Amino acid sequence: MFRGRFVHAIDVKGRVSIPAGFRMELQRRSQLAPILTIQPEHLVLYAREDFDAFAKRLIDVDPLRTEGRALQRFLISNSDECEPDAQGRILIPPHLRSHAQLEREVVIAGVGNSIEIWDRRRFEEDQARTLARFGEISTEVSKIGH
Amino acid sequence: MFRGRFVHAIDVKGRVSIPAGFRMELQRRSQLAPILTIQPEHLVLYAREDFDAFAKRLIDVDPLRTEGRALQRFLISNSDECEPDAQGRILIPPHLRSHAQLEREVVIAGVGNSIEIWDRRRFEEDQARTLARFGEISTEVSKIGH
DNA sequence: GGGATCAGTGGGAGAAAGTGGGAAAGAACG
DNA sequence: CGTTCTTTCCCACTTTCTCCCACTGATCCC
Repeated sequence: MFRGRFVHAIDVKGRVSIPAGFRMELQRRSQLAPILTIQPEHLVLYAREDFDAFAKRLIDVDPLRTEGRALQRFLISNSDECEPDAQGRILIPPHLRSHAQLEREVVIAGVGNSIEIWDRRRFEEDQARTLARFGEISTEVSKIGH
Repeated sequence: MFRGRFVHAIDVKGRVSIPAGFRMELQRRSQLAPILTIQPEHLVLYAREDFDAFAKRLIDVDPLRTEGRALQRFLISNSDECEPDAQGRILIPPHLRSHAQLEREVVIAGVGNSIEIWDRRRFEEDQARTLARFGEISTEVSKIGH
């Protein structure tokens, strides 16, 4: 399980160090390269099997259905294998980098089965928003869970 | 599986480089030449067997139903074999090129079992549209899966 | 407290991928 | 049958990317 939160720098080549602990957990979960994918405001890193479980339903969508196809295109074309290099860094493709507005300081957050990658400013804004609506959100979530 | 997204240039002769990774995956999937076909706004490149599987569904449609015939005619007659040359480029036939409005910058997007080829501007418009409806579409699709 | 090890960051050299142009082969036309 | 236009194949250049090495700071251990 991924837990905790780190602030790292992204360099001019678009590389970010993945915290050593996360790297080990990724490797434990899958031999294959992790998958970096997209969300509306940030990026998400999955171990291969975890991503496949998530993506499988998506692939099975009928290609003749336009909406499903659009979602496939969005999620799959905006994802990439990213094996950490010898220094433990992954390379963020330019289009993903600009989408998530990663400038210099990047937050790497362990969120259970996945690792989220945020621009620092955006992350803090999100935290503040969540905090403000905490009560509201958590009652909402408790309904779903039970 | 094809994934990720690239921006390449189309030259005056109508040639586009297929990313090296995609080329390898195409070859892995089939010895035969890939098939380039058409969609309302873009082009799609399939490994031979994948195209056949896709086309079979269309052919099996009752030939007396006019809509089915029209779809068959549109998709199958507007398709072509295109073997990459020694440099890894495919040649886009003029009518397909103009249909997809491929000018200079072309997006090549891996979408699971197929590769999509878009004019850059159009692709980005599509992405923006999908992003705007992201929540809506993804709940819709999650229903399909279950 | 000092040395050693590990994590994160930066930069440079070699290799690979993408791009453009030209020559040879083939087809169409007069 | 020859000429011209088109298409295909091949060569060469440039740029990008990937891999490798080196540095800094922090932590752990002796």
